[in-house]
Amino acid sequence: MDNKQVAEILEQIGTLLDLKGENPFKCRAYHNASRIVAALTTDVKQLAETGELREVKGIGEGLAEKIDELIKTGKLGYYEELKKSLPPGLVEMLRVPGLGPKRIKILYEKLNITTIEKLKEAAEKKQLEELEGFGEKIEENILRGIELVKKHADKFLYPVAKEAADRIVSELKNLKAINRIEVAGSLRRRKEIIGDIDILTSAKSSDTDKIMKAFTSHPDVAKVTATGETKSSVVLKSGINCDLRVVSDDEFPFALSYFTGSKEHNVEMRSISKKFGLSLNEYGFSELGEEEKRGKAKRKIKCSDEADIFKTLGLLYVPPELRENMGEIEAASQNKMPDLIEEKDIRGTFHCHTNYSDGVNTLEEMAKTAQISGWEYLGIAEHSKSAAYAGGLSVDKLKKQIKEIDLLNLKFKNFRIFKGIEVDILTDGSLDYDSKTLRSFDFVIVAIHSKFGMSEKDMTRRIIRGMKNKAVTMLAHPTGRLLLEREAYPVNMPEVIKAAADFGVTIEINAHPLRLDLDWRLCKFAKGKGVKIAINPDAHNTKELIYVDYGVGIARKGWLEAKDVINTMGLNEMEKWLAKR
DNA sequence: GCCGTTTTCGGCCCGACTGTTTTCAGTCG
Repeated sequence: MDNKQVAEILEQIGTLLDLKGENPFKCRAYHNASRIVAALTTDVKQLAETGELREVKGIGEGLAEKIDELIKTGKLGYYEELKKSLPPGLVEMLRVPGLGPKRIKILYEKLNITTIEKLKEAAEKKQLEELEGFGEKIEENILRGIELVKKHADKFLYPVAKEAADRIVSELKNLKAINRIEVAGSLRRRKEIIGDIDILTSAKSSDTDKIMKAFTSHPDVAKVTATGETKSSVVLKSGINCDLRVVSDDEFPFALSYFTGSKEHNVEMRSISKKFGLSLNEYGFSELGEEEKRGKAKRKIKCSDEADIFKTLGLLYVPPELRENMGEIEAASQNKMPDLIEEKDIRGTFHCHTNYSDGVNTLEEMAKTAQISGWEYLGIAEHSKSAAYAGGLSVDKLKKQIKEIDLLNLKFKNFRIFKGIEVDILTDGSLDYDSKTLRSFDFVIVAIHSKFGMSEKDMTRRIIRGMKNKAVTMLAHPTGRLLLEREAYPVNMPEVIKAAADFGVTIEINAHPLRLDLDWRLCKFAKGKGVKIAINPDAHNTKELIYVDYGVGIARKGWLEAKDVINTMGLNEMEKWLAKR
């Protein structure tokens, strides 16, 4: 049982207690503990064995005992009992926006509603509005919420799918029978939202059995939905569908290209092939017309990797992120492929939270992890005072942090922590600190965290007004498109980008694991207007610093090169750039 | 259930919004 699994169970317990109407602070203790365990950098098993678990802040006697039991026996009696006491569908109902534990409890007790399906039925029959505390509007909102949940039921955020895929691939890689293995599909193209995971391997046909068995018996597998000679499908415990395909090594590049997609890109590739007198599919190239003429005796063109396939068609290699039929094939044929930014180009990042606000790790821990990543700097940007739910900083607390950063910076060599803030743009467009306070930072990020229901016009005006302040360096989570399970705020993006260009404000793309605030089209647009992009993981613990790779993926999809991205500047350049502002 | 201490019990994040009520409860960020 690893940290992730322990955290998952603690989270479940917290949720079940919520639904039972337990003491909210007790519920929160479990939710907190889950977050803490998930963010631990040491193995929870090791902490349990040495008895150090109790020393972790947020884990006391009771929780430590339960975690001990989980690790020793793989089970927890308390959790099993709790699960038995409530219908399993109640937890799922929490995903409906507008429904929390209290209302679900009422629905269950008064109308015996135990699933989303039953909820929908009852709402359509207008049974909910009869209940005390419910009304017509809430009923309508619930129905709308159910639609939203259904729409995104089988979608997952990139980092979630990536981690799940990595766990399977790293296990399968140990098999000698496997020749080549790659993740394909939208995950390889680093789309923001992933439907399912496609894994492709090559092996001798006599070995496929062994590979399929290893795949379907992986500990993360919850259900096997299909097993065949060349393809098996499973549902992972996280709910993500995962397919494994085994092909011959000759077919591998073609299959990889085919299953990476996108569909639109593949269509274009096949149409180009035709111009070369070739037919392209997931097994290989064949010469057009050969089939009719000589039946099976058609001549195949060998390609050892994907680059060979492109080369055969007179194209440069197209990175997976660009394969959307959005001009990449034209660029590849004209020798005009951009020199895309890579993870190794990143010299540092901004917008990181510590335990001063709603982050988990200390300043020092965050800085250390950045140094291990080979970065030259790290920008800290806590929440401002209005964001009380996230532990927004009072001016006094700010001063304390600034002092601590100064002390740490004295100790560092060739590394620096930049002092920043993620300041709220209030509803009227003013910022959450006065200008004098804002000027004391190296950089200032502005963001929206409240009143998402404003009209597009008002929201756009609010953001632009927020960016106008001379101290502002960056705009965070700017895209207002549909998020998973929730509607994002409406905003006129072209207007905002134009204003950013006028004010010299950088636009951030980030990869908060719980939100999806980025859009690669935004990158392209910003690039066109000469606005720089910052790739910020919006990390709340040391582990999330790696989400910078997600941002890089989005930047690549937006055709960004190193010069378009501020995080590629070295320490000296960055110091000068920030000082100029 | 945790933490801290004024050490064994009281406080734990809070303000806005929505929709329900007619002063408040639930949800959200």
